[in-house]
Amino acid sequence: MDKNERPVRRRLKADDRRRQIVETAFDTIAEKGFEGLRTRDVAERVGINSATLHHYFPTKEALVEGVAEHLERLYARTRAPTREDALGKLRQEFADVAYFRREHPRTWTVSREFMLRAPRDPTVAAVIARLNERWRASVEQVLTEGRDAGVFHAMRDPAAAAAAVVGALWGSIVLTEPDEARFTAICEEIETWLRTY
Amino acid sequence: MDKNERPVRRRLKADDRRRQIVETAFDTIAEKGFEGLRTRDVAERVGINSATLHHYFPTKEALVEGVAEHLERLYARTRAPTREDALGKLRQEFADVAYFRREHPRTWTVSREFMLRAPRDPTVAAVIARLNERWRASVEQVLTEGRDAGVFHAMRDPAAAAAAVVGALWGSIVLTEPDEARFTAICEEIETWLRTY
Amino acid sequence: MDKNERPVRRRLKADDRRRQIVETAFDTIAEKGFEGLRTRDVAERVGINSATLHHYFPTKEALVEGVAEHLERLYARTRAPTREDALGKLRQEFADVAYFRREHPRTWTVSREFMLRAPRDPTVAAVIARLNERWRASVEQVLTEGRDAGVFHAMRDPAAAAAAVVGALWGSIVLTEPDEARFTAICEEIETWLRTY
Amino acid sequence: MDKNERPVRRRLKADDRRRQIVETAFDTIAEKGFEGLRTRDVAERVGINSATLHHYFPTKEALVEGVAEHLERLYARTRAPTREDALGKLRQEFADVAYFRREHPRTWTVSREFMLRAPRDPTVAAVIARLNERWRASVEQVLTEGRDAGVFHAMRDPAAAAAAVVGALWGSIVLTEPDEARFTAICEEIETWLRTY
DNA sequence: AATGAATGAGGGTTCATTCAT
DNA sequence: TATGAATGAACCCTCATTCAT
Repeated sequence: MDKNERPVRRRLKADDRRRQIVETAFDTIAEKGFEGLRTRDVAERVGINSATLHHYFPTKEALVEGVAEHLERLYARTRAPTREDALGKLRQEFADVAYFRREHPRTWTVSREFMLRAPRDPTVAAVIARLNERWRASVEQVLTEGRDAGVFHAMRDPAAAAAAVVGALWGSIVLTEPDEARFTAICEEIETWLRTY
Repeated sequence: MDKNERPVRRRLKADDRRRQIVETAFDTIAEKGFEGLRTRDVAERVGINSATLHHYFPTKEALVEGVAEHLERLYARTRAPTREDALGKLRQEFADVAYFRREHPRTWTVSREFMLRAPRDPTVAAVIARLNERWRASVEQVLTEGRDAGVFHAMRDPAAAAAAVVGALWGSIVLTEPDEARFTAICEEIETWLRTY
Repeated sequence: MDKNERPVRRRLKADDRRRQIVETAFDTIAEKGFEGLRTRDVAERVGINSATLHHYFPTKEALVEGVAEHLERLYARTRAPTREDALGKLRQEFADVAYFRREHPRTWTVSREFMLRAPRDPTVAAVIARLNERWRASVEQVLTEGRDAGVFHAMRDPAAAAAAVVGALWGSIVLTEPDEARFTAICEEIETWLRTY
Repeated sequence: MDKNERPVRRRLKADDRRRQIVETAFDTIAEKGFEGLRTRDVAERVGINSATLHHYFPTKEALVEGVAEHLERLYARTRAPTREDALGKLRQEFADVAYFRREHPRTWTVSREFMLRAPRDPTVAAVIARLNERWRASVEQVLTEGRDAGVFHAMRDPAAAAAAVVGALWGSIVLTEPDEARFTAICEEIETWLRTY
């Protein structure tokens, strides 16, 4: 009978459980921010006791670290090598950002939350710095390739130029939360600035 | 008469106290971030009881609102009209940012906190949106003026271009926390993109 | 009407409240030992919110310190100077212990609890050491006085002798929890050992 | 046959494991006191899962009981009968205590913890009472033997006298944690009190 | 205007213990 | 026999807020 049914304790393998917890924490941060992250809430959403959460992540900090690694993994999808020229690759960058912005808005939100926390959490700071540097370096490579091929203007300092491009993409999204059309317009302006005609 | 003056004096005193509280909260946010803002701490630093603080700001949210207004006021210094051309004005924009970053680091830090927190707090969001829009509009005006004068390239969408410029400044700073030299380099790249030679 | 009566918040002066909390903590330790000391329990017994307790004692450790001071005060009742001779004074010591054992059993219990905790709590260790040394010194003085007057045997090391006497009193009480008659018998044996006849 | 031997072997192994757990718990109490005893710590030090520990000792209380029995066993070494006279036997008692204090400090510390904890734990209380009574009785026998032989003074109540001696040893050690020299001095004072010259 | 006392609603963490495997 | 997963019940402490004075 219903009343006699004991609650079924689902026992997951450790890795699955860890992933499940991390993803739930990720979602919680996306929804309520870092300030709104409560271990109890996460446990409840997962459907486990909060002590069980501590079985997997001994401290809240460890959980945040787990989320940081998860975030890094989300961005680390290896991109298939393209035969495109530099302009094509630049557009691919823009398209990727647009895709993320549209399909994975929580990833942006969590990234922003991590940035807010970074100054006071070395682990988070390291992850953010790594993510950004990886992105910037890839843009820099596209820029120099395009410059060498003559499709992009010469630039004094490719590293700075790449930082400006990356900053423009990230900053405009976070600052103005633009819709698709506006974001496309911004990307087109940037392209115009870079290209030789 | 004495009796009529008193309330005025009192009112002024109260305003002073309010300002004092707001500035202390401002400093606290600069030092410990939003997460580290405690009404008790602020009260203690001001040298008053925390209940007294609540007498002036009934809720923490009201206090944050006060800080937001304070931040807006800090940026609202009317800029003396310049005889410079568009390029000069653009450089002035860059110089202003550099100046703030260098001379008013607390203002800078608090801005960063507010910007990243905006999505979770309508009041903050309003202030940040206002600041950003004002800035973007002013950049847009410079861009169009420069374009009309032939010192800047034509652009498809001046609004988007300005958003890209403002985003690049904000974004690159928040993402990479660059030093003075690097920030200058980034500004120079942007200038290069815009100018006709 | 009853239902409309708001719970009357008794507001005590700070010192009274502190004393009240300390005494309640003292009783709790006497009843349940150190391991059984819970700030919530103490608060509840006092009739205040546990946060209020933390208003007075920011940490549990501070509360224990308060109890330690209280214990020290309990023992520190100034004894009226006596015209008795050394034997009379020794008997007074015994009588005092007997009185305490009978009338203030909780004081013994708490003392024992503090002794158990002393190795792992410097503050407590200091209090216990102070109490014991004060007691031992007072016994030593009685012994030397009696020796000089010829009512007590000579002793090689008065300090050690006093330590033995104090130890015997304390140890026998704690070890065997004797009834009044047995404790009296023990005291009489000690007296016999010391006296010349 | 093989099949008949096996259970015996298993049984021995289980006993070994029990002993290993008990000894580890014993050490833990010696190092961190009763308050610092955690079943998980013990299990970890043994190198087993804490659930396995509970397989051998279903509750923490059972484990403490095991440690208590272990402690009793440690003291239960049959002492070789001596040809010494009463004074020699008394000195042997003192020497035994000094020996334990010096050579088996952990046993000493654990005894202390058990003694002070006894009032809160019936099992512990029983062990301590047994140990103490055995000791007291043996001292009593020495005292009466010495009295009958004329080396010790007469005493009103040999039981009380023995309790005073045992209490003095225990009490002085627990109260003042004396060094070797001081402890020797205390023993000498007691001897002086008892002896006829 | 100002304050000390008081509080409710958690928040992260701990720990002995249970259970399915 | 042995274990990793899971838990309930606390525990100490925090903090914005309220209230009587």
